[in-house]
Amino acid sequence: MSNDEFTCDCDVIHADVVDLVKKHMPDDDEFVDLSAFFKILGDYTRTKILWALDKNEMCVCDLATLLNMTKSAVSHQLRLLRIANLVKSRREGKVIFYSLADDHIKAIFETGHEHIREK
Amino acid sequence: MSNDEFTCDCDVIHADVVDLVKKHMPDDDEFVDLSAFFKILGDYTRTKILWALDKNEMCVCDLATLLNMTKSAVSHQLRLLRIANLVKSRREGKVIFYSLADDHIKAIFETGHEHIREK
DNA sequence: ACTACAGTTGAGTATCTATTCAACTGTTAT
DNA sequence: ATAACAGTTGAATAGATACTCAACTGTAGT
Repeated sequence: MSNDEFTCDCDVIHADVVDLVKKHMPDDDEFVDLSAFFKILGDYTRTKILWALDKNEMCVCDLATLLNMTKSAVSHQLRLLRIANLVKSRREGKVIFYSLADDHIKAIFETGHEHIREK
Repeated sequence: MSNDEFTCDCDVIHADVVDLVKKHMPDDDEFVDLSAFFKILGDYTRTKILWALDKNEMCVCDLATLLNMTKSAVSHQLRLLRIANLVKSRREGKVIFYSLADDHIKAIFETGHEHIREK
C-alpha cells in the first residue's frame, strides 16, 4: 500500500499517516469540483454580484450601474455564475432578471464572514 | 441618492432596486476580504491540502508524498494558507507539522459539497 | 422595415498565479 | 566541522482569467 512510485523529491517521513489519509481520500473529481466551486466565489466582482442578487433579483443594467461596470463585463461574470449553477435568469421583454439559484450561498458567505472576523 | 455619476454603459432601469441594494451594501473591504478568502479555497492543490490536514496534522514531506508534488510546490501553497490564517504550524526538530487553524473549514467544505451534489 | 436598447459573445490584452528550478536556512547526528 | 535532510524563498515561466472592444442577437415600439 505504501509501495507506490513517488515522484516527489523527499523520503516519506510518516508513512502510516500518509497511508491512512490516502485511504480515505475522495476521488480527484470531488476536489476538482469543490475547488472549481470556490474559485467562482473567489472573485471580487462575482462576490458582489451574488451578494446583490441575494438582496433582490436584478437585471444586467442594474448590476452594471450598482457595480459601476460595463454591461459586457457583468454579463461575462454572470455567464460563469450561470454555468456554475449559482444564478438563474428569467426573461421579461427585453430585460433579463437574474437571481440566486442556490440556497447555500448565504450560508457559505456567513461562514466565510465568521472566519474573517476571527482572524 | 440616485444622482451618482455613472460610468457604466447603460441607463438605470430599476433605480429603486439599485438604490435599495446600494444602501445596504457593505464596504468594499468586506468584499475584498471575503473574495480573497474564497480564492484561497478555490485551488485544487490547496483544497486537497486542507482536506488532508483536517484528517491529520502532516509535515511538508508527508503532503508532498500524498499529493505527488515537490516540497517546494507544497511549501509555496502552505505559505498562502498560513498568510490566510487557514493553517498553523509547530516545529519538532527538523520537521514542521501543519494543521488546520480554523474550525470553519470543515463546515464550509460540507456546504460546498451540498451545492455540488444538488446541481 | 427600421430604430432603440438589453444582453451576449469572441478575440485580444494585461494581469495574476501555480509550479519549477536553484540557492538558501535551520536543525540533527556523526 | 561537516554532512544530511526538512523546509523556505525568489526569480522565471507557463497557463489561467477579468476586463475591453466591437460586433452581434433578441425583443419592443413606431
